[in-house]
Amino acid sequence: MPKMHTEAPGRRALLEAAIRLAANGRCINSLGLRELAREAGLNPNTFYRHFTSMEEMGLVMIEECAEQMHGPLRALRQSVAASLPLQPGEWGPQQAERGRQVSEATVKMYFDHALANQQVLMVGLRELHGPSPRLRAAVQTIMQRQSRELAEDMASLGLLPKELPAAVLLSLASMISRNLFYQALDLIGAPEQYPQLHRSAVDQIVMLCTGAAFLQATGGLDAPAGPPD
Amino acid sequence: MPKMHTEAPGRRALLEAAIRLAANGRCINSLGLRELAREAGLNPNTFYRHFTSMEEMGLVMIEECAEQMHGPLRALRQSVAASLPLQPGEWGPQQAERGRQVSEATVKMYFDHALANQQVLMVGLRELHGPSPRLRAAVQTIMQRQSRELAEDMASLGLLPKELPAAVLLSLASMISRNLFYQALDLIGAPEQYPQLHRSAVDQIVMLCTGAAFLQATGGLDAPAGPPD
DNA sequence: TGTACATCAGTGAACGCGCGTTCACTGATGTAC
DNA sequence: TGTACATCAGTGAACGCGCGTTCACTGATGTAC
Repeated sequence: MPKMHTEAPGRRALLEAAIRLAANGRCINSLGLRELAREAGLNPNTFYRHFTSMEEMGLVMIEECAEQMHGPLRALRQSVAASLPLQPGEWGPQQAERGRQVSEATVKMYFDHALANQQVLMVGLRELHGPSPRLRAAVQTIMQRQSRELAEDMASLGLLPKELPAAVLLSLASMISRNLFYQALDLIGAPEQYPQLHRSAVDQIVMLCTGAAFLQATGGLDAPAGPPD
Repeated sequence: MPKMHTEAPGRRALLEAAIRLAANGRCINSLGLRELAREAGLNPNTFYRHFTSMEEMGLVMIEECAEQMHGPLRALRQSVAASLPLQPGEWGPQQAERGRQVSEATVKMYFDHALANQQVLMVGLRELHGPSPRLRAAVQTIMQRQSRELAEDMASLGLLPKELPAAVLLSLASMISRNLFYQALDLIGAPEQYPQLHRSAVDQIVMLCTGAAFLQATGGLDAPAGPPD
């Protein structure tokens, strides 16, 4: 039985130690190599066996975190879609009500997932605005993918009028996904406020979608005079 | 002519050096004392003449930044209000159109101010999610005040139905001010996208307000069954 | 008005320490013949 | 199947360096009498 490609335990230990430290308010490249090795229970030198720099390790870490967040979220979102199937017809009050149900389920799912993966979320946040351009770009790419997929889901679930311009849909989706992210962080900071935060997040989503649908219907989205250039 | 209370130049130099360093992607308590003194062109020792720790200096810095952002923003917002005076009557289409105008002016003002005070904004961002609880709390307090004042302005400008519950108004205002903040950061990262970002920010605000007004009018805000507790 | 003293911002040298990095080594696992 | 060799994860000692902090000092400004 060949041992094919098992990961070195030291490497895992280092990555996990890094998550532990980064989750407690540190950004990755402010971690000390010796500090990290101490946390992992390894010789400082072992780091060099697996990574050439903190930044390289950060990229690996972000990649792993993204994987860890992305799969489950997408799966859960599809299960929400399955439990609340699309009804045919024009956008109208019953679609709006269904939108609220979808929002409630999605926000709940997102919040629960965030509570169960606090450390990963914190790391993402830290690096999203951290000092390393490469890590920042990596996290931004992940969040953009998140927004794009949310936009696709919102479209395919029929939560908005079909005539809504794609650009507006994407702007909507990125606002929603950004807000979900930051409200999930609020939640992590104050878990006892789960009901209020959930309610407020759902309200916001419903307002955004309702407003978009209303403006679309009344032509309010094309109102302002063309851009100066 | 007594010399009353002129600030020591070294103290100023340190604070300004700290802003310069922090704006470039560093969070305050990851700054080195010697590094800071070097940037300020001073002896490392001078730090101790004015501050007892980095965190203490961070608090002073945040206090100053808040002052620097807050006054001008409030003044500008009032000038917007003055140039677009309140019209009497129920909330309706003409209020909505006026809402868009106010949003456009406010977003423009906010974005311009952000571009002119990039460093201050970056420092705020960094500490808002940084490792020091005291600095985090300080920035959070400032942002809450910002949200509260925005809510007051939105109410007194009549941008929303008067019947809208205060809690919803505040939730709306905090979502808007948070989004303005983060979109201003996007803008700093990509100033050439000013028109798109401006457009998208205004759309989002208009959608939120329209949705809130619509849901208020149709009773959609009280819909979901009462909270379990 | 002059003199003596206190306060205060800033300097420069020195300390001990933890850091990142390098080097030479070990022992286990995989591979060639 | 056995033997020799290569690879690789991990160790431990040692290096030079920049760090935070302390101490004793300077010179300017403010204050008491």
